[in-house]
Amino acid sequence: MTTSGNGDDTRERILQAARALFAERGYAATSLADIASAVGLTKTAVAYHFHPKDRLATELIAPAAEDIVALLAIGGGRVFVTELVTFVVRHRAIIRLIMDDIRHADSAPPGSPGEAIRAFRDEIYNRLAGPDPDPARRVRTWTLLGALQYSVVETADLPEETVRKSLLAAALALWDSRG
Amino acid sequence: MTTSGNGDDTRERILQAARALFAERGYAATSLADIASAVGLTKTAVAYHFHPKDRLATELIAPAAEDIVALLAIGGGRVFVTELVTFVVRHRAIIRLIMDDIRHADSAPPGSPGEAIRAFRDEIYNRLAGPDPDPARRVRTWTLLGALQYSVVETADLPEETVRKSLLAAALALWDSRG
DNA sequence: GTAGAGGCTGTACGTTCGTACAGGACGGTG
DNA sequence: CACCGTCCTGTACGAACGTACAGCCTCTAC
Repeated sequence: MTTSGNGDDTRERILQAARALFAERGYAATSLADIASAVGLTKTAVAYHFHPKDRLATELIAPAAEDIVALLAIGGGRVFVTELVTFVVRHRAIIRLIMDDIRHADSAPPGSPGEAIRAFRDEIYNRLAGPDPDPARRVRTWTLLGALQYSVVETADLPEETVRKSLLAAALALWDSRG
Repeated sequence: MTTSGNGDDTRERILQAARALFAERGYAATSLADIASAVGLTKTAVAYHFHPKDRLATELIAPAAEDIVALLAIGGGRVFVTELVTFVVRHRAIIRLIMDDIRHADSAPPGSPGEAIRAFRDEIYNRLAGPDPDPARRVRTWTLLGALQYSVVETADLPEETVRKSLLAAALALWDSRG
């Protein structure tokens, strides 16, 4: 065994494996042992690099941060939907982390990264729903959000641009037809 | 304590609590202890009535069975989408069980109810996607399925008919605009 | 009144999870 | 060579899960 790279290399391999597994099974359903065996290590080795487990999700989500603030700089409306589609497709490998897993994970203490993610998610919803949404608008908003998440998660094997185009058309059709 | 009803009564109360909790947190994230404390019993009491845990999900899904076969009797197309919306809204409390939880649960042995649910789910997908779907069609199909599931799960507090109308409009807009 | 089934509790077991800790192999620096 | 920080392993712990089992209470049937 050449033990080729140093620690930074295995750190990166762990992140890569975790990203794939989290996208496929979700955060809670993926154990440290699963990630470890995917990289050829023990679970304690994974825990050594990422401690606690949350840190894995945190570091995976971090690169999307600047795209998030850029996205929130857009007020709303059709342009917002378009950019939201781009964002979701670009970060599709971690979209499940953002949309589903974090909020269900052992309820985040205030100030934690999980709290920020939840705030982001709520903000996205508010931008789409608008102020004081009536029941119809609420349904339509969740329809759009569900469409975005589900479609990127289930088509991870397709080229990014292919998914983006189809999804954009669908999202705009949904947006333009809302009551 | 009058110990009012007999066993059938508590059985029903357990089912009701489980349905609510499964809809809210999902199957895997809901423990027998959670259900038990919601009904005011111990987890062994719940296990006594429903054994193993799968049986809870099985009995909750069972009432939807005839609606499922009725739904699959429809060939496809716009009518199928309409009836699918009705089905999803009517059984929204257990739609998460059908769409998400069952397939992830400890991989079902052949012949088990979980296997049937997966087959149903796949069949729905095939009806919507059609034979040999291209990438665009695949994306559009998951978009529709995601829209259906997400919107009913997140609007459980709204009247059934309200959700149905809004969701139907959205689903048809999605369907009619597919490539 | 006595036997027995049904309903439920308490306890315990095995597994899996994330985590903690001690120790060993390795490589660079004094 | 000796030292030390980095990287990783082995082992172990507590918690939570579904499950198994023995016992008790209550109501019904005979």
